[in-house]
Formats: sequence, C-alpha cells, structure tokens
Amino acid sequence: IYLFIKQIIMNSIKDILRNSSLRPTKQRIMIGELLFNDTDKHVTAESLYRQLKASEQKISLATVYNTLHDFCEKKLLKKVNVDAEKVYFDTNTNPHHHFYSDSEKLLIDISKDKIKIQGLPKAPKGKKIKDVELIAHLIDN
Amino acid sequence: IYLFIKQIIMNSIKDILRNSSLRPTKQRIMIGELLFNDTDKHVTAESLYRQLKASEQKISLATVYNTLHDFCEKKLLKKVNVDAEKVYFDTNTNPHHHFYSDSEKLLIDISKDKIKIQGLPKAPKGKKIKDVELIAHLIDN
DNA sequence: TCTCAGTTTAGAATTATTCTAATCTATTGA
DNA sequence: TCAATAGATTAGAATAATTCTAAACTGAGA
Repeated sequence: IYLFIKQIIMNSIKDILRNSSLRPTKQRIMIGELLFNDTDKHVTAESLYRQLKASEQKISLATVYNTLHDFCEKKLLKKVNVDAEKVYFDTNTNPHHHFYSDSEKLLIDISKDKIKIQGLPKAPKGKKIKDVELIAHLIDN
Repeated sequence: IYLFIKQIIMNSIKDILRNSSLRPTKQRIMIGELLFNDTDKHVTAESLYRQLKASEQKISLATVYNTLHDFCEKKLLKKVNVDAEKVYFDTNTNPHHHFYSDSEKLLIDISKDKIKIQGLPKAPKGKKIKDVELIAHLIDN
C-alpha cells in the first residue's frame, strides 16, 4: 500500500515539486513533464527551450535557466560538464558515467555498476571526494 | 649566468616549437617558457594572460587563445573541461586523471597508473573510445 | 478573497571565447 | 644579406552561453 501511494505521488509532477519545496508553477510543471516522464534525458537550456517553444508553450529562456538550476539544487537533476560550449543537465541523478561524442554533442549513460574503479588516491587534506565522474570520449572510426 | 641559463631554456623551447612545426615567434616562446619549464601546470587563457602582463610581456589575449589552441593541436597541451566557466589547459599530455575542487577552481593531477578502471563497455557502433577521463570532484570537509 | 514571498519575464549585462581585417615577422630562396 | 610571402599577431568587434535586474505576476495560507 505504501508503494502504491508512493507510486501515485511520484507520478505527479506537482508532488515531485512540492516534495522538493518548489512551488508547482505552470512553467516548472511544463519542464517537469518533459524531463521526468522519461528516464535518462540529457538536455541543455537551449534544447529544452526550443522543445518548449515548439510545443507552443509560453516560457522565457531565463525561466528555463532558473528552473534547471532550481532542479539541480534540489537534486532532481545533475549538471554534466563535458563540453566547454554548454552545460548539460541529466535526469539520471544516480551515480553513473558517460560516453560523450564530441562530434555529435551526444551524451550516453553508462551504468555505475558496470564499471569498477580501483586505486583512487585519497583526497588532499581538508577535502573529501564528493563525486567521481568518468567520461569516455568517443570518435568516429 | 642567469642569462646563460635563460638562453638554453629559450633554445629548447624553440626546438619544441620547431619539432611541432610551429614558427618560434616571440609570443609563442614567452608562453612556452611559462608552460614547459615546469611540469603539470594547469592554466586558463585568462590566467596565462594575466601572468604575462604581470611580467611586462606584451601580448594580446587573442594570441594567448591562438597559441593555446595551436599547442593543443600539436599535442603539447591537453584541454580539460571540468568547469563550465572556463577551459583549462594541462601541460601534462600523458593519459592521467584529476581531482577538481569546484570551490577553489583547482585541478590536481592523478597519475594514470594508480587507477585501474574495469568493465568499461565497448563504444557504440561506428565509434571508438578516444580517451577516458576521470574527474574526482572535491568538497571541503 | 487578500496578501505577499516566491516566480517569471524581457531585456540588459556579463563573460569566455572566436572572428576579422589590418599589420607585422620568421623563413626561405636568390 | 635581403626581398617576398606565408604564416602570426593584434585590437577591437562579434558571438554565444549564461546571469542579472527590476518590474509584473501568481500560488498558497490566513
């Protein structure tokens, strides 16, 4: 029963937002619908904005940026820096890794448990390791 | 004696440049001196430019960018994308990994042979893995 | 419903980086 | 050594992603 209720709760974008103490505004719901109905999406502010405009939703680019950052802060999204050109946002917030094709600007998830990393040195004094990010850069062959 | 040593250094930089079929111009030598005398430097275009201006060298920011890119193309430097804010250039061109402190904007090398990565899936069709980059993000504790 | 803190917004501002077109210079061949 | 020229440098303009600002709007609690 708990799982059933949880299922319902999680299916509602509004509740996802409320659970993160974000007011469920029209724009946040629009973006939430695009991002959280599917798994493993990689978007940029621009790509999301284009997608929203294409579906005739009224929203400003600044709001897209604000919302993506809000979602990141609430751990609903994860920032990925693979390309100097722009920032990617990943709907998969579990620890995992990526392939990246520089030519196609394409990110592909690699599940964390496939990969074993050994021998990581300990962090310098006064610091600890927050996150280990592995990026396998691809080229065409 | 100082001048004598400087002469030797300059000549070796000139040779590095010639070996990469880059004309040994004044500004490339200036930058080469800063970058290749030490090991394991991590610079940004801005940081290099500031350093050059501080030592009363005359150079334009555009040239710093040009030169860094030329050096990259000739494999004298390696680009590192860890932070959306700016691009880092690493004088260590051997395969290796990094710690990165987001708060201090600081890169620290981790030697490749310390770390063993197992289970990397094979690249998607038509692609191959060019490079595996591991970044351990640090936070203060 | 009323209120107001939190949101959205357009447009300006900022920042890193690239481009442009003019000027300069290292190399090479006479 | 020197002139010619391909390749470099330069200042400043242009571009692109992102952030900021200040005014208008709106969801949620009383």
